[in-house]
Amino acid sequence: MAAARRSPRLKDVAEAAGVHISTASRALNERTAALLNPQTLERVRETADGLGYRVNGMARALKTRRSLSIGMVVPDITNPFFPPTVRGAEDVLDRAGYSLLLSSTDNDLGKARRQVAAMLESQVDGLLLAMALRDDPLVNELRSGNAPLVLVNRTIDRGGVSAVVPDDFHGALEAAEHLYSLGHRRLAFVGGPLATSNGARRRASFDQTVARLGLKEVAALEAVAFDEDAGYATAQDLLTRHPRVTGVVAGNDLLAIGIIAAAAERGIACPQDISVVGFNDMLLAGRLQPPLTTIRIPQYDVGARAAELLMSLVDDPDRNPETVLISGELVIRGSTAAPRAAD
Amino acid sequence: MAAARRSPRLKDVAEAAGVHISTASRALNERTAALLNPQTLERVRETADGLGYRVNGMARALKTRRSLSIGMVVPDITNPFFPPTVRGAEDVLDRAGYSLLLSSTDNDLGKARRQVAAMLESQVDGLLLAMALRDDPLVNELRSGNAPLVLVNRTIDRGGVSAVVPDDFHGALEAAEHLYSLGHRRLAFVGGPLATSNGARRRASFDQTVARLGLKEVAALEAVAFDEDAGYATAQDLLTRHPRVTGVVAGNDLLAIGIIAAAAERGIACPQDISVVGFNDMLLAGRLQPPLTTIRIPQYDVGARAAELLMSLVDDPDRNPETVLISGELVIRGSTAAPRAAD
DNA sequence: AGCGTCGATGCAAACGGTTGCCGGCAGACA
DNA sequence: TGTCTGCCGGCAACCGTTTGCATCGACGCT
Repeated sequence: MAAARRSPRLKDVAEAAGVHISTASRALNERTAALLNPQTLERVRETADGLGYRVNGMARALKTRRSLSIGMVVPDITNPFFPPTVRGAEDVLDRAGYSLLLSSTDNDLGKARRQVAAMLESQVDGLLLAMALRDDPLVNELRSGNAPLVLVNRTIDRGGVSAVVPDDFHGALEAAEHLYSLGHRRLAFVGGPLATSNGARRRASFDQTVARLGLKEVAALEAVAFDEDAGYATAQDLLTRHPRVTGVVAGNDLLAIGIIAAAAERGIACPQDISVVGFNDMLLAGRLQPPLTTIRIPQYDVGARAAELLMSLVDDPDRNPETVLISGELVIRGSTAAPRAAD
Repeated sequence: MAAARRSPRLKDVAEAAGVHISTASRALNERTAALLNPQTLERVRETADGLGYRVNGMARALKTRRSLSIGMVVPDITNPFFPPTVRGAEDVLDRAGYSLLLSSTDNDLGKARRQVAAMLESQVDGLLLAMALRDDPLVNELRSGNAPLVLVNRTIDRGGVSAVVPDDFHGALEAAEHLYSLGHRRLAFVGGPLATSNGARRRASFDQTVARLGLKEVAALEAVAFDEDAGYATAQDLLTRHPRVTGVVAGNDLLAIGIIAAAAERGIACPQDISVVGFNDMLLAGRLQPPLTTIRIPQYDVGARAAELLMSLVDDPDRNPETVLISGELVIRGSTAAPRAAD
């Protein structure tokens, strides 16, 4: 039983093929292979295959200063918004020959800082951050650093850094107008934390839209997080203080679910008694009870575009920051309906 | 405007602190710090902080042969089963100081092979594979390699490699018995690919259970994948060939959703006309229409245990392979009910 | 005073590649 | 046959750390 010997190094390949180590290096490198005599090339490649040679990426990275890996940090991969986004990023990175280092921060700054530090230590060639606050200390530290950076899904208020985010403004506008056009006049907004760009922007858009429509009875609340529990808790508050509300636009789908649950618990049925529109159109949103009317954001594309942007930043670090808005569209399903006639 | 200079190296810190580079190295390393004079130690650490020094992980890894990263490959991070599993792994790895390299293979062997090769090149210290077939060429290649390996969620038939998988057998048994105890006598099984351990094991368990219960009218079909579309397609087939079936155990929750959709399309309502039990209890399973009765597998734990196992394998590569079964429990919700009285 | 001990630090050789530069050799040409 | 031209491939430095070993000064002891 041959003990699992240490894997062969370039030197071993070179010796076996009877060439100098530098020649072996060139043979195994797409870009430099052309410099070699075709026969030598072939010979080296064959012996490399025979030996099961595999380049040591760390050694290569050390020399070339390119790790071919990028780091992505999300609040929580378990939140249904992120898997498609991660997948989009993964796919374009993969095509570009890069690997993805992933981590979840739970919106904990300390944790995020540690994880990003670890990624930087492992010499990632760039960073995809999906956890930014509007005024984010970590992002501020990083923007002056030398790793290319692109923000995903959320951005910061002061620009100067590349980002790929949904068109929050237009989305929330469509949501509110949809409710209005169904006949709702007493609307509420239950959004995510105002400290995030999409919390704030969707809120601003809602406010502006209801003002434009001339609605008087409106309420706007801020949930502590973009999740079901926060939606539930905030809706309790809403329904107590504004029991006459008939339509609510939620900061995202998870909030919408929590809102619907809180309403149901009080005997307020969706969509009969209250209409709710979500945001994102996460996976399975159409299979829920009730199927969610929502603003569909192409989550995969968000990740993919962000990765593309990052790749171009890696190639040209002096490229100007750019923020791309991914637009969404209203998807009408079962969680919205006209208000009761009596209303 | 100071151009972003290259980040400081250990040498820079050493010079700034007036010590030799090796002393600086020892100062910055927990394990060797005790060797130094406390004052020197302090001085070095302060100058390192001042310079914003950050160790170059690649150089360190090259020397120490430990990258402190592990690779995880899943079929598709977009499949709701995986995010919690990935998260579980991530959390324990993070605590152990490791980073996670993630990739999705779409059950494509070539792609998986390339991705694993990339991970191995980047010198991961271990591999978490969640895409194994019962007889998997890639796993076979890898088991003889020198990277510790643990299979997640699915395992191979011939043992010899560590794995953390759900207790498929017990789960499917409980599902079938639940339907039986509700009064169903004409059961069907719509499972995932038999080439996977959980496809095959759940199927075997179903077969054995219905035999034990003495049921005659049973059917068992194999879907081409563990997803909604496959469930839908397979259910079409099932409902055509076995229209009298009243209860079906599905290979997982996504298949269950597809089955319910196919039934609904034919006017067969769940749970009134047909009962369906899923597997996994994925996120939001309880919020679907109808809320899914399912076998709950603690997906987070699967990933966490797998990561723990891998860590112990990294520490002691000669440790014996071990497979741990994570047990599930039946969660009764709205997709199952007694068959119609007339039945 | 000489010597052994010991704590603190310096020295230099790796780790496994990449790459600018240079030299050698073959073929062409006169 | 001597020189020039190119193509191939060797040489060696370097990427940034870690670490076994050597060194060195101080100190205690006889």
